[in-house]
Amino acid sequence: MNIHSIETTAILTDSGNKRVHIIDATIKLISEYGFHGTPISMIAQEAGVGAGTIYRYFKDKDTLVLEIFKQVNGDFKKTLLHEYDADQPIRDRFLHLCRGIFQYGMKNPYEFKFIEQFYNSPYGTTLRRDNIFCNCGDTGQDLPLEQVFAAGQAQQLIKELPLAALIALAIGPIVFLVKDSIAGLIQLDEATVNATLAACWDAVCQMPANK
Amino acid sequence: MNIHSIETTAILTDSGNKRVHIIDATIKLISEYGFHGTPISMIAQEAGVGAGTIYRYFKDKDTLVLEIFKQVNGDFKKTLLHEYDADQPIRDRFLHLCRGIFQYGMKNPYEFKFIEQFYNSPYGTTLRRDNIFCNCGDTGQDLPLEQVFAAGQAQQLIKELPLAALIALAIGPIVFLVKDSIAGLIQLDEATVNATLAACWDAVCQMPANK
DNA sequence: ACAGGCGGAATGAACATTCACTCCATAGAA
DNA sequence: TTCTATGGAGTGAATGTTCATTCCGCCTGT
Repeated sequence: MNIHSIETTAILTDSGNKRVHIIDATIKLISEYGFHGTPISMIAQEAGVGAGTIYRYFKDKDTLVLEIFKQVNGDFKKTLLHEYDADQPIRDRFLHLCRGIFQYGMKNPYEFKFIEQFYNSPYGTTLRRDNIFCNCGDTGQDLPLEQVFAAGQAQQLIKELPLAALIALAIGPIVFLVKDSIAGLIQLDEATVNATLAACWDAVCQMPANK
Repeated sequence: MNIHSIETTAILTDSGNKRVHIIDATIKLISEYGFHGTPISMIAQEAGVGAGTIYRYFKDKDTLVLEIFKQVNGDFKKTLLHEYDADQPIRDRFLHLCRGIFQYGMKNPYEFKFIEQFYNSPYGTTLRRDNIFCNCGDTGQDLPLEQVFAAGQAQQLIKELPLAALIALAIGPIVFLVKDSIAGLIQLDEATVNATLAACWDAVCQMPANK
């Protein structure tokens, strides 16, 4: 019975893992080859399951990817808010969020590239457009970065630029750098990262005396 | 004979256009749907030619895309150097190049996204890695942005950051903004563009008194 | 014994590439 | 000038492959 219960647990665990394996494999492969570039058969092999098994967990390939996106994107946003303190000064909040994006990308390269891929796909673009024009987004608010910028502009700390431009100045370099780092094109030490994040602040900051 | 020569010219012209039509269609469709997302049949239809005709001009799909990339990427670099004056001050050169990238993207959205797609594909990543590790690139030097940064650092005008970080700070926001603009997510007026480019300078600039 | 999860062969659709054919401008014969 | 032969561009149906999805036995836990 002892052995038996262990076996049962192991099996249940493994059974529960099957879905996870499929998801992990999908994230990894799609982040590298894109949606149309990764066949179900490849996902099945990477996950160590039969192709048919995938359809026990997900209706079809589209659903698989969409569900994964929702989950990963949600986790990502949650991660960003970890230890985030809305009472800190603007600059600290800004750096905390930017660093969060960077660290998430470095720790979760597949998820990071997966999100990127999705946002740049026709589906992702449509989703973003809908979120902007009718603000009835299912996930609610967007990045708290918006709030930081709004508060910063009220204090005349942040440049008077459209929100989209500020976001581009803050996130653009980070995405760029993380992608190059993931691709193995560069190697970043912590000092460089800190200096680069500070430079992002310089970009959005109003005052010359910004340190 | 008059009529005859006109006909001949027209035919030659149209024949010459066929290759161009194929290339244009490929850029447009791949920029939107990606390599694996655009079948040859779709390219043929968009180009107004038979599917077989494409293979009269290009060996296969890979070759088609690779040749287009070389051409488009070359045109892009050439465009950047248009009216570029290496004797101008560092900041002016920096802004000229950044503005060039931005304007190219706005004028050639399909080409811009096509280049992006390519660089983010496994093939493009490999190509960039090879270009970095053995500097025997076929196209020779990279963006003159590198030279601007090197010269700027010598004058203590530019932050002491690795080249990759500086490039990310300069180009990241522009790529980000152009993509959003192409997707119709934002509308940019010239004042905003100028202010954003100036902000990119703030990011890479050493001195607080940067204007 | 049996219900249900599972793998992977089976299926039909979609794809990249090929090929046999059409069409037409030109060259040369009459 | 007119007729005909020729070659090469252009086509799209045919081919073989790969894909997403389905289906059917097997195997395992109960």
